[in-house]
Amino acid sequence: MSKQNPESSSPDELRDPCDRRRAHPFVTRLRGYIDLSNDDLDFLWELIETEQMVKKRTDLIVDGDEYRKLCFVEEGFAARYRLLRNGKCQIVNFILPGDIIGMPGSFLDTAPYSVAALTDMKLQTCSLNDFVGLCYGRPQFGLALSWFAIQEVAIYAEHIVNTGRRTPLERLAHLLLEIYSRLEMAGKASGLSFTLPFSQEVLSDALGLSVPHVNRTLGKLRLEEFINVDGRRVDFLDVKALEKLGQFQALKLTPVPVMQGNIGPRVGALRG
Amino acid sequence: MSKQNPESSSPDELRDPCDRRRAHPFVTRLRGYIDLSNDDLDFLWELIETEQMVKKRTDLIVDGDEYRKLCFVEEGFAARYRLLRNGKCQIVNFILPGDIIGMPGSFLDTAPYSVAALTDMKLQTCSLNDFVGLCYGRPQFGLALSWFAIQEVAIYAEHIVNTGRRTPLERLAHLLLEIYSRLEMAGKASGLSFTLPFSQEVLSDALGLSVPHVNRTLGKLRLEEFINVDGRRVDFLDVKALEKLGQFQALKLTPVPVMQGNIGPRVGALRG
DNA sequence: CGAAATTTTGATCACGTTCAACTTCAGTGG
DNA sequence: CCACTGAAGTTGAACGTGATCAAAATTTCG
Repeated sequence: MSKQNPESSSPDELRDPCDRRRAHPFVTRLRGYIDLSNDDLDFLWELIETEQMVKKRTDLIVDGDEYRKLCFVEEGFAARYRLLRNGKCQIVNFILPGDIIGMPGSFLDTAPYSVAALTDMKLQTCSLNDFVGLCYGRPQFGLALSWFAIQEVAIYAEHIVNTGRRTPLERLAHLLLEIYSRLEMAGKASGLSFTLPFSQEVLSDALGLSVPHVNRTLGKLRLEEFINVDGRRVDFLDVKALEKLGQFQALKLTPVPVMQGNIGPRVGALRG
Repeated sequence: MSKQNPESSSPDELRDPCDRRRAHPFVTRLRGYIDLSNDDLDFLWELIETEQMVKKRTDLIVDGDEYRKLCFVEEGFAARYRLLRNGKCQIVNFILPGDIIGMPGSFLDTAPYSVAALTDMKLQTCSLNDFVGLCYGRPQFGLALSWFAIQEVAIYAEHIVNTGRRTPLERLAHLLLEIYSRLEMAGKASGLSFTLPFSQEVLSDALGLSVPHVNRTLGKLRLEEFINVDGRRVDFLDVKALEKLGQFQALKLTPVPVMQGNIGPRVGALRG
């Protein structure tokens, strides 16, 4: 805790608001699969209605809410979860820098999951309506949204495999690798270590295990020298072995196809 | 098996190819949340490169393939699954009429899941490239794709809750309701009964349970008169109770916002 | 009709839960 | 500076659920 975080590029270096925007993890992510001009980005940023700092433990969405916003995470962790009748809790996904809060909640009549901040966070919010307006005017954003959503699908699918058929050891290995890999994609991790800024209880609710068992499993991962844990910092000692154990494969999205010329030939009559 | 299926509208009634196209379950689904003109639909159908009948047990996608198509299901069931190292199998989602095979596989460098036909199927296929072209020309399709993908996210999320924290009885109840509800959305089910055209082994791989346990659980659901099972036909005897047991809530997508006038006002300069 | 797949039932066992106690640590106030 | 507090991490013992293995019954299909 005393040493600085190597993964979070210190915000002071980016005083120019344009630079900061272009280094936003959400933008970093989108640019991984679609080419967005600075002009495009300006239009995107024009939609932002509020920029806010939010304290740890804040409820951002409550299961049952009607919510119609897209909220881009610049910094911090959150969890999307469902509280069951019997008091149990299942975390469906961790929300990291570059993710969108309000996905899928804003697209349904009523949000099916709650979202809570696990750490202090920094967020930019726009209305779903405005974003859709942008998609009509600049179709690349509709495609970007599709690609983004499909990445979510792939991540969620992996969680199903995790909770459905993987052993606790494999599950944990997979989850740690997934989080690291996603942080990396958003430009928020490097080296082979990162910070898990939450308790083992949270981990257990993500993995569908009990807290003691997560603890023991984490112990085994340490004992067998796959990882090192120091406070809330995790180091990968043998990534290859860990990836094999967790059957982990990093997600690689194909780029959104670029249409040469104006618009694809088969589409023809664009407007009336 | 001797009686006719009430849910599948007999294809003979729709001889006119235009009518048949407009009654395609994929179209039915899209029209649930976005307004598509017949003109739009014509453009969509122009993209279709092949229409095929496929036999039960066919492998449609194999984990690791490079696949770049969108394949719309008109009839039949398939399963998207992952085979694990130890021989276990997790079905991540059932693919029903109105679904897209190639989601998420076509959007990744390499398909992360296999897809196999569980029954004979009828499919229409277009290339991802062409579809993206259509999205550039008619942004409503990009939005439709986003909405579609987000519906997948919501379905997958529910599967995570299922395998992570629900008891086997709750899981099974939830899955049955989900399948019924999705068939209904595609216009392929009504009344309170439907056909599950696959074995209990398939069910077990979807639920993350063993075959004997699925069998016993199914027995309990029958014994306690939640459902009736006759061959592969399932009847809901008490939907309310079943929904409470499985904590099931039907998905309701919000309609894609309609932009009044030409294009949303804030977007301004449409073409540089 | 025979072969294979599927469903059903039973017995045993292991894994992970549950519950409980104890430790460690960070933060806070005396 | 130390005592107190509460949260989080750790460990242990007992229990129960669902897996596993095996076999029988039933259905499906060639």
